[in-house]
Amino acid sequence: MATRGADGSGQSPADPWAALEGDLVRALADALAARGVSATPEQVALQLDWSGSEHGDLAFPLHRAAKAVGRDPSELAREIAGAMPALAGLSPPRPVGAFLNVAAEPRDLAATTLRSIFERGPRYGHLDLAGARVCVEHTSANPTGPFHVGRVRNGIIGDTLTRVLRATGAPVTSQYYVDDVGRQAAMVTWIWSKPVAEWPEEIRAVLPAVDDPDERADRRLGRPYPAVSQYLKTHPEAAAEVQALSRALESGHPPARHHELVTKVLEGMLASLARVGIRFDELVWESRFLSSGEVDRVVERLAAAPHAVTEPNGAAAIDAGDYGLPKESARVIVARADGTTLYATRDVAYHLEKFGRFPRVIDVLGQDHHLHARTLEALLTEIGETRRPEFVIYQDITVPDSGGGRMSTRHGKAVYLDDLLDEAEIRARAEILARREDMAPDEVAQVARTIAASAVRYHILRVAPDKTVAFRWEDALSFEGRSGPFLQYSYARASSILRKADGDAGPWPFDVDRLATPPERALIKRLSLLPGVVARVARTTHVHALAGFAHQLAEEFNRFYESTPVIKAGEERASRLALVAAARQGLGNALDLLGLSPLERM
RNA sequence: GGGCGUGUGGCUUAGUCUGGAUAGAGCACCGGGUUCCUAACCCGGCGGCCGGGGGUUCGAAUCCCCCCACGCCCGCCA
Repeated sequence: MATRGADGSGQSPADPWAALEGDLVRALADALAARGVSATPEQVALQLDWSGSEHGDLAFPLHRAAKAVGRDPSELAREIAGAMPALAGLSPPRPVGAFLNVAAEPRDLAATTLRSIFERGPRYGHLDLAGARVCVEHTSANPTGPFHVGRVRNGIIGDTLTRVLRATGAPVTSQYYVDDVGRQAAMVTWIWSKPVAEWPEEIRAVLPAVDDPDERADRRLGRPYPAVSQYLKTHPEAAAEVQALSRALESGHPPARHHELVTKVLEGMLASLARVGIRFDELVWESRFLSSGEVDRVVERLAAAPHAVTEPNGAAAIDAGDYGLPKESARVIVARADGTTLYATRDVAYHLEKFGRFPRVIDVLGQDHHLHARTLEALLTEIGETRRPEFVIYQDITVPDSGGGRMSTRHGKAVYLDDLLDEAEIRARAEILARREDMAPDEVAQVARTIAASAVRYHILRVAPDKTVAFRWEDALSFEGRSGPFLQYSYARASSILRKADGDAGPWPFDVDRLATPPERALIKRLSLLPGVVARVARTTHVHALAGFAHQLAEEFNRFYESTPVIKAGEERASRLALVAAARQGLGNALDLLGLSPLERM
């Protein structure tokens, strides 16, 4: 039963397992019902074990069902196995102990999976679900200077989540909320509004001996920021100037150079993020909510809220004691006595706008913003808003070499994204030159850049968001094992085979009977799971799971590669080439979803 | 003090939400593999009372309670 590759009927399922799972789950639910166990197909699906073992691809434990009807689980398993109808594409259920094991018919799975990949191409792994509009807000760092790695974790999680949600078919808008009116932005404008000669000595000391006007703006203009931050703590008159500047920004009267400065710094920061593939659909300027009057309306609504109070000095606040906030934070200040507002108040205005445009709103926040998230929720409740953002909270990146603690520019404990990438690039270049002496210099440079980006991005992406990451240079710069370059290497190997296959561009007709070795079947199985993983990651927002899956896929490909000749194969050649093409597509799609760049050669 | 999070082999970690059949990986270490499609790879080995104690359950890394350790947050900054 030879099965042709591309040019099929065009009706391949997005997920090769969808029909198999549906049939199995319904049959199991029926079989259970016939024996007095009521279970919906959904409940059965929830108990299905996808981990796979020597017994099969899917397992269903019967302990619970057996207990419900007071029977022996093994016996029930045997009985149901005997009573199940034959299901297309699946082996007959096999009882092992209290488990019912089912395997996909390998030839059918291969045919379905390869057809789906060839028909869908770059969209394999995408789901076509056409979900509701989603807004993913992430990064939103103050425009005060270059990104350190800790801050970039936000962007890497947010950008990957954006890609994955988009792959489910939902229209996704990514937003960077730019605070151009806060105290932090005011500090940058404050110092650069003065001629350098008039800067306080301790701030001027951080400038380089020779100013380089071509240096990227976030570095050049952001350089004095940590020193300014320190200086203001001990110089109240300077702090008062910044406070006055902050008021001017809020009232819509920024100094002449303010917007230019913020924009330049931000552009530099965005250029830095772009090095690891992070980009935004929209920049949302905080000042917009002030000038539009929306912040004023929020202040008015909060003044009329159930727990509105006025502080002794005239500040407007919300007594949030009922919201479970820590004692010291129970009073949420909405507006100072002089009428200026605070971050949380303005954030309410921003979120109201988001709710108006998007049915689903996701905020990616560092764990230090956890309390802010709860405050925001409290304020939304106070104005009678029932919609909520979904918060994706991630933990810090710490710097053990600097005595521990979270990465922070102000505390001088930061590893900058650019420095890390630069070092990664140097090392990548050395690796390339050591093995590809024929590669042209500009390709070497390009490939080194790409490898560096993938190493850094993957290194941060691979860890679960609620795990604190201790930054170590050697780990972040690894190109082996569980790393981005490993994924790219697998892709490059696949590309290399196809390139050398007589210049044959495919598509290769495949015969599933010629893809029967264990490494081939394992690779196909892994490829078939990509859509399901995308669906799960979109649901859980656990983007690190996709990173783990991509590594398994690459591992499976490498095992196949090492064990199975392709170009020199005999009658299996065309089928194996088809599998290589499919693996390359699957790997490439996984790389795209992770925000990593596939490489034809490296 | 209160809150949030974490604790799995020497190191980094998956699995924990939704309890299941011998807890998966990577690094390091030891031993193999390249006349052949890229060895940034593959194969094998070593190494785990899943922080501690109690409980629930046919079954606990996973659920509940207590304790310990570590990180972070608790500002009229953002």
